[in-house]
Amino acid sequence: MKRISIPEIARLANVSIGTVDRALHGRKEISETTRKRILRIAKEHGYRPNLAARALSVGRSSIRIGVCIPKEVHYFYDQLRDGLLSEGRRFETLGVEILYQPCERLGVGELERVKELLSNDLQALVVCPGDPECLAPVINQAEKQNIRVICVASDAPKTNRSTVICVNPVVNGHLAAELMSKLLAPNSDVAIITGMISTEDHRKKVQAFSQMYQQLCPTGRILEVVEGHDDEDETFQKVFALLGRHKNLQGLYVSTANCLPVCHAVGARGLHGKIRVIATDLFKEMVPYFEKGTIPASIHQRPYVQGQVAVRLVVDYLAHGRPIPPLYYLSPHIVMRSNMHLFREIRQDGIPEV
Amino acid sequence: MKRISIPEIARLANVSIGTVDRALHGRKEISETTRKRILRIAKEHGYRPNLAARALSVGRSSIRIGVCIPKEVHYFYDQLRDGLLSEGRRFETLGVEILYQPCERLGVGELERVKELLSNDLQALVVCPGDPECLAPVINQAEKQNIRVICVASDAPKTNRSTVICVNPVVNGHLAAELMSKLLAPNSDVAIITGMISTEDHRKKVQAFSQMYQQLCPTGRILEVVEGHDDEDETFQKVFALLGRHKNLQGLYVSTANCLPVCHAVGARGLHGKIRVIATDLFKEMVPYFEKGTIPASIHQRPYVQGQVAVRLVVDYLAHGRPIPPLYYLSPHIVMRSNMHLFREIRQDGIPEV
DNA sequence: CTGAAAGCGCTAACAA
DNA sequence: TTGTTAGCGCTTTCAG
Repeated sequence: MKRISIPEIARLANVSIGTVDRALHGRKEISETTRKRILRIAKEHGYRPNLAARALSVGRSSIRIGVCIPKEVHYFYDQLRDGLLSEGRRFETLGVEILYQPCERLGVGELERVKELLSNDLQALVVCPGDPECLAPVINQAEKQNIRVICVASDAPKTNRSTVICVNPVVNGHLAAELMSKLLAPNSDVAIITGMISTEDHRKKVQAFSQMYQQLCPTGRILEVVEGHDDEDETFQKVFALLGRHKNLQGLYVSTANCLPVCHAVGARGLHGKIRVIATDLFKEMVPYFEKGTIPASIHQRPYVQGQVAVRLVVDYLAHGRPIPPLYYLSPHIVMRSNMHLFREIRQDGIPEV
Repeated sequence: MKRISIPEIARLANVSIGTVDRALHGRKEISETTRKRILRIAKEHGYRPNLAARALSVGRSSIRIGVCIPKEVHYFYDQLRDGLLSEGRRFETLGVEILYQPCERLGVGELERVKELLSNDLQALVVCPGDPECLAPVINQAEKQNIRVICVASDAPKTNRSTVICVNPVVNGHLAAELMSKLLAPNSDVAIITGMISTEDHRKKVQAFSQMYQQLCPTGRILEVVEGHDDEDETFQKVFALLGRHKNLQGLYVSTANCLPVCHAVGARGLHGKIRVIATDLFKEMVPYFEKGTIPASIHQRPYVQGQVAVRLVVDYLAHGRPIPPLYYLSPHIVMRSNMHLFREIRQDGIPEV
């Protein structure tokens, strides 16, 4: 079942390739009847454009992917960016071009950036919505214009976005609870440090963790849920106080990438090796805490791979007509002392990512 | 820094594109002097062929990748195959074609298959050496003919193969030990079940595990190392006997995918929930043991991704001139109850792999 | 509204 | 030994 080409369709329809092109691209200079006929033939024969030929003809970049993700909180979004750009480069001879237009921080200035991007005649938009409500109309508008919108790391629910790529927060919470229950004594008391309960992602992690921890350690308790708002000072203060209040606390689940102030507070109380921190994500500054045993494990959401997946979904869709799954949950990595060097965030062996 | 093309090189060298083509492809019908000159110019300008154009011109398949891996129903090799084939398909419009020529079992008939493959004018060969010694001459020969040889999952040391893709057995062993030490009481006695100590990969895992376990649990002991030769019956018998000999055994590290008979033996002794098994890799039949708690964790070597990586290394090399790293260690996944559903081996949600 | 033709970078067949 | 040309599938421009 060889692929059918434009010249062949032209032959079958008794028209010229120019006309086929017009039909296929919904251009106006063509009669409705011939368009219908041509489209029918194309569909019947499962026509898929040859992207190599298109790229060649059009001279670079026929698949423009706009990217708006935050510039800040380096250890996550940096990786996400790298994944997007490097995977984009891999398909550049197929005409893939990444238009990278970051916003300053999550949600800050994203609307403007996204609007700018959309003026570039995109095929797809990859976005990390910080303020989904305010972005919703633009997203819906984009989808209506046949621009596939891919949310990554955070979602814009109740919009028409084509998909969201993320780690299921429920899995995240469950996994943290499972690890905690296995690393601590059966009746240990723990606490949760999160960003903001009002954030859906954070709330779900907290719920999932709580539920699973209760189930696995019915005799242990979850003493508190602390909101650190991803602020280092605030988190340090609150955790420091927390550790003062509960003398027999055994474990902390930090559901955001904000584990550093938590570890500092643990250290300030002289509790290294006594309190176990299950962290989230991965960056260089965590290494000493892995080594000290303060962080026995971290749940890594693999931003680099999230970026890769985003462009692959787009390319698969455009190049092979593969439908975009409405949801893409990827499996988080469990990072421990023995395997942390293998992650690009920590790695020093010079082996490049693929 | 736009890419230079053949017509441009021709212009610069004052020759026709045909001549440039001859020079670039080392064809014979050209004088040494012009060839030198043209190659110099090409190199100076960093010429890289446009694979899209080549694929278009040559009509499919200008990157032929031969694949010889075992067919054996092994839950490992079908995943590896899927990764190779699906990633190959992703680049088909760039002219990638996978020639899949499996051998019956690891090492059985591989020489014949590989020789067959090599008669197809390949650009690269992906192989899972079962008998590296016997394969060595062919591998060296292939590399000499400018065919990149990629070993995957198992290595052919002391050959000129371009690279090997695998999980570092040392990391594997360390990780298993780290998990074991955290999941068991501090002074627990454990045993190791492996395939054959004479296999380099198995030996290294055993050594790494032992060393790390001693270090992390100085008061615990490694009672025995059992060779199961990847035979279900033999393994069951030996483990059953082992469990009879040592009444206070707490944990088993199974360093191959052969954990099923081990779990059966544990069950036969009525020790579910009492003995912890750290397994290797992942397949459906393991699910109940995750659920029962017999297997608290498995170290998944991600064969699917290994296959993906193999073709990406080749494509990156051929399409972008990116050197092939001499070694590609990928990070194993730690599978537990909470995240096992996310792996394609277990998955039932229909979300396709990317 | 439709057709014809050129050209993207490359390979391959044919001429000189 | 070298040059010329056609053509891969597609887009685009210019004629009808």
